[in-house]
Amino acid sequence: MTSAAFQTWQSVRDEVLRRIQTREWKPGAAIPNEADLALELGCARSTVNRALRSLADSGLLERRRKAGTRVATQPVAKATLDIAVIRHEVESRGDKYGYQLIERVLKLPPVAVSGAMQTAASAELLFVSALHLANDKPYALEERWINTGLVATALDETFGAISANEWLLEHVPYTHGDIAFSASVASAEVARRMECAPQSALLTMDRLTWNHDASVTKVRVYFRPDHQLRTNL
Amino acid sequence: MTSAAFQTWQSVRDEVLRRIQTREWKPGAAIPNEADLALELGCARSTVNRALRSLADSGLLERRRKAGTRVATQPVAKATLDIAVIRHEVESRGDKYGYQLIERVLKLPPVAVSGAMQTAASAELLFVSALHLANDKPYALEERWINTGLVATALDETFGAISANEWLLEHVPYTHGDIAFSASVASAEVARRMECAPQSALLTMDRLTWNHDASVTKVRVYFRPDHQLRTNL
DNA sequence: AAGTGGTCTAGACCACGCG
DNA sequence: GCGTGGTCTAGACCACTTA
Repeated sequence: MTSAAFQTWQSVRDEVLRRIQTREWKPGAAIPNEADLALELGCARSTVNRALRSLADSGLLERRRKAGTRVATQPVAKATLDIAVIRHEVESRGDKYGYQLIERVLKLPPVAVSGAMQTAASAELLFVSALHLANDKPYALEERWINTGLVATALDETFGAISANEWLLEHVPYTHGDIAFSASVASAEVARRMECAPQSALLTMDRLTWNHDASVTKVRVYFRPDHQLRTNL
Repeated sequence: MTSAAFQTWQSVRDEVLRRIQTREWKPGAAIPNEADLALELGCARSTVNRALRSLADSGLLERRRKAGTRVATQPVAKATLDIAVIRHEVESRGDKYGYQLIERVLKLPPVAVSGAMQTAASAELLFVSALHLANDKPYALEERWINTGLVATALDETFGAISANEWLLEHVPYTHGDIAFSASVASAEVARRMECAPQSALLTMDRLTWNHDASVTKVRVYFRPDHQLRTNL
């Protein structure tokens, strides 16, 4: 019988984690309910609840009312990616950040874009393309469409000094968004901008941002060839 | 003055979210402390705490003792990726899963591998390469090294029917791991296995898994050309 | 020194979902 | 029906950090 010494939810979490990792509690097996665990560990049930909830959030436990709590058999790893403003991403590596506007034009988008953004096919959108630099070398190329129907004030902005990314974050609220990462082959144009070999494989991020039912912006970012997206378990 | 009707932490969270999104509370501005908010919303402080903690976890608020709580200016988006067992990934799309062992051999790893896994350069490791299929078409190619110093029982396993991924999850505990995503160009060999054009850009996952200080396994997974890693904000 | 968030407690009620 | 997790409450003490 274990007793006392488990007065914080973190220590309870660690103890449960230990029992899972040592296979004292095996994958798929049920563990004691919250009340019993609290009694055994000598703390309040809410402390146990907080600990178990934290482990369930990270996918190591499966909890269901009445059915109880079980050790996950095939833990779906929850890898959390921090998607920061690119300037911060560069600066946090200790590199010097640079920014170059390539193009800024109001024009009719391809139907794939107006479709995804659910804007009228006849509506012009603001297209902004820009290069992000790390230590004066290309770091990422961004191609962005802005829904001027929703963000009319963007028309007054040149985006010559501040990236559209940061300007939007500061001035336009959003409620949700989708992100997709993929690999794409550098076109001649992209390779020229990124100063890499044509046909290079580039990690690519597509991001679509919404404010309730209206799209705010759609952006595609090509990262330089060696770029990695890192996280841990 | 708002009163009552905020009896759940989710409703408090939504109300705070609303005030942030409507810019009633602007980026960078301080918001009331927990006690005051609880009073205004007519609930207990712990309910407010739970709500604000949840928003801080997702990066929308910044909290510091004594300094109080502020609306984040450049919210670092926390995108959570679910890294599931590949079989589940395929099946959850409604596709038929298939598995083919390509190679299974005990051999000396390249120094890059023994270095990353921190095994002796002279130590042989178990190399397993296998193909995951969706509807009989190549979905992902996996190249894996297993630290047989730690997982000796892997030597008894053929991996002919069950993927090393699932076998390891079931039989070998791990404490933590690193994941990196990148884009890579398909070599002739990889392209042949994946039945795609050589020089295709493939989304690639590198994963290194540890049990305390000892490495368990290192795996590289090449996904088929159109593969996307999706999540939302 | 003092204000703020972080947490614990004991007790309570409730919603869900097995059996 | 009823056991389990999910949550709320009121009060308390503490840790951290800034003023």
